Amino acid sequence: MAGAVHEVAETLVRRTRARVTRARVAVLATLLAAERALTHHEIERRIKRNLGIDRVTVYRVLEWLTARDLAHKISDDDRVWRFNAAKKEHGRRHAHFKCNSCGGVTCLDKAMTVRSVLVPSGFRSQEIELTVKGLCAGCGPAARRRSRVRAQHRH
Amino acid sequence: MAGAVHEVAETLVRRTRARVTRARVAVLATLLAAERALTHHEIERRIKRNLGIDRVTVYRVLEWLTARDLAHKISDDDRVWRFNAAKKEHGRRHAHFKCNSCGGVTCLDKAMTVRSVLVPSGFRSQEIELTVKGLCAGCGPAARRRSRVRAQHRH
DNA sequence: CCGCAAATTGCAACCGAGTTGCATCAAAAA
DNA sequence: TTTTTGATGCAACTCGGTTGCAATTTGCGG
Ligand SMILES: [Mn+2]
Ligand SMILES: [Mn+2]
Ligand SMILES: [Zn+2]
Ligand SMILES: [Zn+2]
Repeated sequence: MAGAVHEVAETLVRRTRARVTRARVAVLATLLAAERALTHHEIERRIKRNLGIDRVTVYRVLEWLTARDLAHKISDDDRVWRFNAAKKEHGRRHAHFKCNSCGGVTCLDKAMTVRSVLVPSGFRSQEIELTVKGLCAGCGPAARRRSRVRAQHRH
Repeated sequence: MAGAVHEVAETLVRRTRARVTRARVAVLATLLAAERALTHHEIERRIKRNLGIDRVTVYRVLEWLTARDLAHKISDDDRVWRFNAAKKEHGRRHAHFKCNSCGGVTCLDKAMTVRSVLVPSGFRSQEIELTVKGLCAGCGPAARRRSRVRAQHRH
């Protein structure tokens, strides 16, 4: 599990022909192991447990991974960047989901179908960014029902 | 012109039954007069020419206007909020256009037509946020052609 | 017009995410 | 192993935005 992602990460970094450093491998492995997009803080916390990598280095590694398309960064209105390992299943242009309750951000694999967003005359549209907001599986009504039942069982 | 927006702004603020202050009227008037969404800095610059209102006050007024739906704020991946007077022509949910060249943000009045963005099972979609990126009228190829001609004329 | 209470403002200090300069360190080429 | 070159650690910094609190305004009654 953890070891496997680590090796995958190392291979991916090595493939870029650039230097294979602990920091790069560790950050990429963390992203690969994550189910959702991670903030800088989440990444740092998960890494610092083992190695003592400086936060500036984490920032620089994230920037590097993004430039090499090994990761992509997602902007968010809470003014915090979130990062995701670039997996093949989500194509170049994909939408994102942001949970209104826990704040978690998830990539939506399926290509988004946006029909004709008309821009004013003279404007030229180049790309479309789309974010769906709502409740994730962990925060939705089903999950709340589950946790209510759990509470009843406890007594 | 400038005087007219000012009076409109004053009326709008008075309608809320809250206190009508110089700062509130000035900020709202600035937003009403603007053709595009303005950053805090742009607003402050345009106001400071006349009155000497503190930047913190501008922040608080913007927050207040937003809460009263007299303005709405737009998040942007440059980590800067932009504000727009809430005009009736752009409905409650509308898309935004961000120019990749000058960074300007414009509200897109027309309702956006997004068909079926499918979210993972267990997820519940509540709202959709859409940003079109590209070149605005002032930065597009037509505008560049115009400015090239202007340069030729100059010699 | 005057006095009062409550809301608003100005100021200074603060916050947190991200960046920069520079000396030191380590990957990999030689 | 030595050398070269790029990566890292650390401290200081930037910048948009926020907070606490005392001083000022606003709107209201009288
Ligand atoms: Mn994504
Ligand atoms: Mn808008
Ligand atoms: Zn959630
Ligand atoms: Zn432009």
